[in-house]
Amino acid sequence: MNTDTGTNGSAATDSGTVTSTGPGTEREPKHEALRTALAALIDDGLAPHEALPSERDLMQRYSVSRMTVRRAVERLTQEGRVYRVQGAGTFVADPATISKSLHLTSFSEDIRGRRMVPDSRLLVLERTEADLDCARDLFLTPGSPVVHLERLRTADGEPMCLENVWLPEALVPGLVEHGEPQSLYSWLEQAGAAPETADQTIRATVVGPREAALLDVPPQFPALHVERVTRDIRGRAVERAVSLYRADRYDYRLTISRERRG
Amino acid sequence: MNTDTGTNGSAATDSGTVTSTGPGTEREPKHEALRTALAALIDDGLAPHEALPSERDLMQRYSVSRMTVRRAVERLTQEGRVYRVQGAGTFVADPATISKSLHLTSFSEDIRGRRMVPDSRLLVLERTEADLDCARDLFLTPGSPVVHLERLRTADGEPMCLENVWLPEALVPGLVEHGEPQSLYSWLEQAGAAPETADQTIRATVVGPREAALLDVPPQFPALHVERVTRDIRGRAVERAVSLYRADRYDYRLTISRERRG
DNA sequence: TAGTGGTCTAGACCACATC
DNA sequence: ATGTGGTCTAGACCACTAT
Repeated sequence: MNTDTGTNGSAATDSGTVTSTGPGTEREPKHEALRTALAALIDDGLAPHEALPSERDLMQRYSVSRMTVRRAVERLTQEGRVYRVQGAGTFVADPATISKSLHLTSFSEDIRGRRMVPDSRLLVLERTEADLDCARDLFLTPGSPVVHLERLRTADGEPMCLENVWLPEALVPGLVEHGEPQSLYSWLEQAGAAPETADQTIRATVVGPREAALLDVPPQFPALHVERVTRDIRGRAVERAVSLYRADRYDYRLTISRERRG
Repeated sequence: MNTDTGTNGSAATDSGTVTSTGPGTEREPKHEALRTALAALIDDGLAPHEALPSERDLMQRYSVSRMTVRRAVERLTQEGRVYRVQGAGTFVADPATISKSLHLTSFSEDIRGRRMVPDSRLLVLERTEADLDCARDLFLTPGSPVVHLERLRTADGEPMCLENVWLPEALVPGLVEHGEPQSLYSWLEQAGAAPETADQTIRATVVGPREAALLDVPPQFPALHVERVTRDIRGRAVERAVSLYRADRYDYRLTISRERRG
């Protein structure tokens, strides 16, 4: 539920052979190219629960080793697009059941995924001192300088969520002077602290008078209270966010799985 | 605040070699045994951000191939116990950041993980006909026979959650006559429909009069409304559940990650 | 019995980080 | 320059499912 992310696009190839790196092309691992090819193969012609070609078939068709095939199929399995049954084969998952597992997405991505138009209004952008909660979550000493943003997030122009974010100032120097950034995540990436995981705690609550006014609901209106601590790959806490979502406009959807044995 | 882990002991071995299968022992894949050994190695003597032995080291120490090492380390990465940096090494993740990603757990497991004692009171156990919501989620035609349970779930004796569950009767014949089962998931497993994934939708709401009385809270008290559709490996919907959690006693915790390319 | 996915080996070259 | 993880190959045997 935060700002945007850049992504790569670049799909490729339904030709008979997976090209790992073309000249001038960005190097794409073969297993990744194969995954794309298989995904296309599924979309184009395979019905749910229909079998994919066997792994040994795929080796020959795409001129790759078994391990490369398995990595590609493994990815599709993790994405929930296919399922494997030992001794029987690999089969197309029912589209109704496909839902990629949890990924870290920004508020904008989330809202666009619901076919609405995201926007936000900056209410607060300041340099301040970490309070106890903030210090605990960000592993700072209380009183350390942090950057604080408060934003009213909207979808199709309607208030959806009131969001408060705190970042260690050391990570984003100059942010306050710069003004509201296009994307907080980009700032963090450029600081060498790309967001990698987030721990979230979700509660039900009712809004107070100030929140009610901002979110345009009556006092005591129910809301989802989401607390998030975001970390980079090294486990450093890079962001703390507390968001309040209108219960009538927002629900939280996720897919969970039994433990995978790979 | 978490640290529950729980389970599998059998650390096995500080000997130089990982034993994949002993005679009479259940066959355990080498990569799994190695994962356990590495986890123990980390717990015993490595500080956060300290480097693990290189993959080639581990090959020799444990007399396994590189791929086996990589599968073991891969698992630890997915569990958030270590992180890899290309060209530099594999490092121990900060314990504060370790949090198992989402797994499908039962209410009982969940509550025990919070160090409370779960219990439940059966309010309804009946054979009935699928209504529209139920038919949609379970892919049945409206009016199909389903088994319906309503249970008041408690933690340390205090009401925590009011849960309604519907299952296709064809999957659990005899359940109504049998009485409240020890574990619904076991019933489903024995029916060849082991739960594999679940889609959940979480909303904030306030309780109505009946729910308020059962949960022992005032009317209009906030609550988490969780709707779940559970599926087996083939994508068949095997269970629909709607739960209402007291907001003061329950929060929903999860860890999400950026997309992995591993 | 034949075919499938699950596991494992012993190599190899590449891209990247560190010194 | 050395060592690390990332990718890839070409085999092999096992466990399981179908028939």
